Amino acid sequence: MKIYALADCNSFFASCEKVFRPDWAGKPVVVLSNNDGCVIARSAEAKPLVPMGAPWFRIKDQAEKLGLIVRSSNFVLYGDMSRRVMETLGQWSVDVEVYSIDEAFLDLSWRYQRQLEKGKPIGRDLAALGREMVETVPRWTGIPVSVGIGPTKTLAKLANRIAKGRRDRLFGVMNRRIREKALKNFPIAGVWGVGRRLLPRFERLGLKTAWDLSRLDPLAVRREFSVVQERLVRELNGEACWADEPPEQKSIQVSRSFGEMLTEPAEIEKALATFAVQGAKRLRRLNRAASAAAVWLGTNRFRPELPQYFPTAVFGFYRPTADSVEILKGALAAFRSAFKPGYAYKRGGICLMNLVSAEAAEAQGYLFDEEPDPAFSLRTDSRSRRSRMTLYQEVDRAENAGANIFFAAEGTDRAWLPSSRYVSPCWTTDLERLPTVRAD
DNA sequence: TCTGGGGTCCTAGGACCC
DNA sequence: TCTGGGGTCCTAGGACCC
Repeated sequence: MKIYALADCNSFFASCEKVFRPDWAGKPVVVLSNNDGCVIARSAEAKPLVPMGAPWFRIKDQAEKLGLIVRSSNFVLYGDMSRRVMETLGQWSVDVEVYSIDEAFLDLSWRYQRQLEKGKPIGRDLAALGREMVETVPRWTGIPVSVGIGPTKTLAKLANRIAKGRRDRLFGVMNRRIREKALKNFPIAGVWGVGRRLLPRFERLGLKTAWDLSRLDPLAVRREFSVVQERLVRELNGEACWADEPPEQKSIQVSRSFGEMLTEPAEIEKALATFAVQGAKRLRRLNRAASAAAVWLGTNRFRPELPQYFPTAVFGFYRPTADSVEILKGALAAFRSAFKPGYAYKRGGICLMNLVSAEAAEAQGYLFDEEPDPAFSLRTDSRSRRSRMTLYQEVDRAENAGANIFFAAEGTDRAWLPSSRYVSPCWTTDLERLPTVRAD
């Protein structure tokens, strides 16, 4: 039998902000999306005050009255805090599947085996283990966490939802009797995999709880819905259908809303150049290479009175690449083919697609070891390519150590930069901003 | 004035093949 | 009057997740 624990950080972004501001304990904190657009995280105190996803410009005026503390998002900080939490979770399983920035599945099946060999029951043992996680993670990282335990990922997820509403932040549904009771009290809308379109369809069938859903015939569900919902029903019954190994990533997207609407191609080019270079860097970190890419732009869809235009330009690489210069040049060429004057652009991005492993890309080799497209003006013989990759390694390393290195195409004065008015310091990744502790 | 960003999977239907 | 059967590949659109 399988045993999964889902550890999920409580109000993760808001909690990250609170760690370094003990004076904010007990106060409502919200974190805004990029460009200070809308609310994407709320501390427990803020949840009754502000709805999730509320546009900031609409609630800004009330914020002061409500005593809201507001932060712009700081993903450098959250990424580093996430890493610490995930490392801590490694205490209890060698198999930690990081599912998102704030949650991870732990395979605890080894524990079951061990108890079985000892001839001891699993229930108490799992409860003790879960309690240890819920206590240790905040002590080591400052981030509170809830833990749900179940025989499938869907049930662990469901148990986690229940845990979030409990004082002890812990709930398990391994026991059949407890599971049945939990499912009967669990509204179908909260089940993992039931979204806004599926919910009314299930409701029309008279289903109200997770238990009702679990009672359906999986094959009938497959006929009426799809194999996805069939698996959902099976998972609710304790039959694990989700793969243990997450598949390799297939695409990378880097996109932003601009701080202001842009009409000048030269300004937009700087943004796309930055997205392209960032995408290439992510590729190298994943040890992967892209076969193709798409550059896209968009006007402001919240301003329907303005002319709208959402162009996309797709291009392929001669062979899969993680080369910043190659991706940058391709992106700018694609942009020039797609750009039309006369529109005010608000968003843009690049999507790197059909990713393969770096080794596979290397093995593919050129049919002719020379420049494939003279218009591209980039030396692609294997020696030039290798020397550029060596250079990038050094650049990536220097950047990770805090250096500020960029391509000229990214520009220095950047009109596209999103606004970020309430951003807190990078407490854990910037030597200048290390928090000081006073003993008084 | 002001509304995020980044992913995955499945299905249906068309094009094309023998 | 009568119009097969089986397969692959690709894409668009729909659905979900955090």
